[in-house]
Amino acid sequence: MPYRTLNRTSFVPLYFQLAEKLRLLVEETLSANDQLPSENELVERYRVSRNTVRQAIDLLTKQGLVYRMQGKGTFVAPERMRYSLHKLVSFTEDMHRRGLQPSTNMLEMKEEVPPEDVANNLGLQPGETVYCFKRLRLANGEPMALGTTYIPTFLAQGISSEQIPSGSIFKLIETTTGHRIVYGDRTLKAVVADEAQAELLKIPAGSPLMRVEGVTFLENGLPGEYIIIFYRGDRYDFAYRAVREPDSTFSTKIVHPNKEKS
Amino acid sequence: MPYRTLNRTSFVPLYFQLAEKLRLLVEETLSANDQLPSENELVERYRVSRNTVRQAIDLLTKQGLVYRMQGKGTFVAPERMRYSLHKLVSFTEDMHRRGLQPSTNMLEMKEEVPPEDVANNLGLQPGETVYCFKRLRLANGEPMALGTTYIPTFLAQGISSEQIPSGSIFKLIETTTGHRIVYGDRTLKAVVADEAQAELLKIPAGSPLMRVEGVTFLENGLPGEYIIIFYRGDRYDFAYRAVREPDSTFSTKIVHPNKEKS
DNA sequence: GAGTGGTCTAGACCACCTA
DNA sequence: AGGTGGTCTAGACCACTCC
Repeated sequence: MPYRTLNRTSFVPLYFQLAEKLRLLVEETLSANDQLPSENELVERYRVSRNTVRQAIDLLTKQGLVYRMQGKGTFVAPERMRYSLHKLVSFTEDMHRRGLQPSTNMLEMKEEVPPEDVANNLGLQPGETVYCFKRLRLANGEPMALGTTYIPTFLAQGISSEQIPSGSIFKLIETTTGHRIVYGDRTLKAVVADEAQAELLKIPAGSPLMRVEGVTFLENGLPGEYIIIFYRGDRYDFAYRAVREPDSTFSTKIVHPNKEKS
Repeated sequence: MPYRTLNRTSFVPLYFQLAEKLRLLVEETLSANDQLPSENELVERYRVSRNTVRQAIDLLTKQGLVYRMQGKGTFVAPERMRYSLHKLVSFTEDMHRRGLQPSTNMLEMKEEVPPEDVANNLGLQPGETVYCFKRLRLANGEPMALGTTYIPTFLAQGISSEQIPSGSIFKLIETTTGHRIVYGDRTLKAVVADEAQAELLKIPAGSPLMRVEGVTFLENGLPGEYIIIFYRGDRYDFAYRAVREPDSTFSTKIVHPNKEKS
């Protein structure tokens, strides 16, 4: 594909292709607070409409890679702003982000009637079954976390032991149900490793662990999975950005909603 | 303003007005997973372009109030899906939320040239000083956390030992600087208590602790405080809601980016 | 005044879902 | 086949910022 052209026969939308080109531009040739080409410039360069350019930049804005200032331009967001909000990511994605090579040992996989608290969290009727996986997760070949995942059986028909370690569980659930996974409620707690956990994670008993527990939901509100993961405290931290007031681009302008133009 | 009309002379953009009307519709007359009027229907009702309708629904989607399904329609998201990002709260506010009565023992208070990492996090020039507080925080009279707070001296002129234990440090910084506190970056890590921490918190050495560290920022982008807090692992957990990447709409479609239409 | 992003219009074709 | 949301075009006027 030549420079400054987009593939108009691809299934990939133009705005998404353009966003990827801009991402490359930002990551390879620009630094924090540098200005991006203006929207009109991009319209001419790539021969797309301004709405399409704005769709592309909207995407990068939502991802925190760039920010816009009216009347001034679009700029590269500082590094520390990029991965700051709570994002629902898989272990695999998380490790890649930290620059580590993830892998998985499946310890146990079964179909069962779950414990009561698990059934409650998944909103199951008495007697409904779940798939249960216990997995040791590794980073660069070193034990990193010990996780148990429960998925309602009816959400993952035709699952096999081959699919799970390799592919994404999220994707499996999404294609089976036709609903996207949109968020997960999580609870973090500091605990210490017992003998069994210590042995599997190859750390001394009594070492600190970060216990992560929670339910992942689909867009129709149905619970998709319940997880409990123990991360090694010496190798794992959790970073987030807490905000005082959720900001919506516009919220400051409606302080006087009765103000009129004429 | 009559039913089904928007105020075209207002400073408030049409898409925002429409979003508010749809929000009312959803909250007052619809329930979970009910279908909203179609985009074309809204175009006719409110006499705006389809792009404007989509801008309005985009906003509500970002806020988690509704979700879209291609080919089917736009639907009301279940109550528990209306996610808001985690809010930045002080220890005092946090304990009140949990239904506990907070109190504080000031262990140490001094003005000093801070360690290098603290100075870096606060963006201080060499030689600039900070106020440093070490405090034992209690809930219902029981030790709960052990915290150290660093505040640039120039942000908290005229501070006194009386002000700190009683009131909120956030409020103090806000009134002194005239800038609101808008967000804080935090990092959580599981650790175990050493002898000194154990004694102060009245727990056994080796007990789990949640270490919370981070910088709090003002609306002008300046760092306002740097904190390190150790919470008792047996009494403290951290709950949050993780949202999936905003580009997930499309991400599943680019598994085979080389696939062409013809 | 010139350039930027913010909002808006009135069309169009497409992919997807339901029937 | 008809309705839905997903993408795209080619214009337009506005508010804001900088010179």
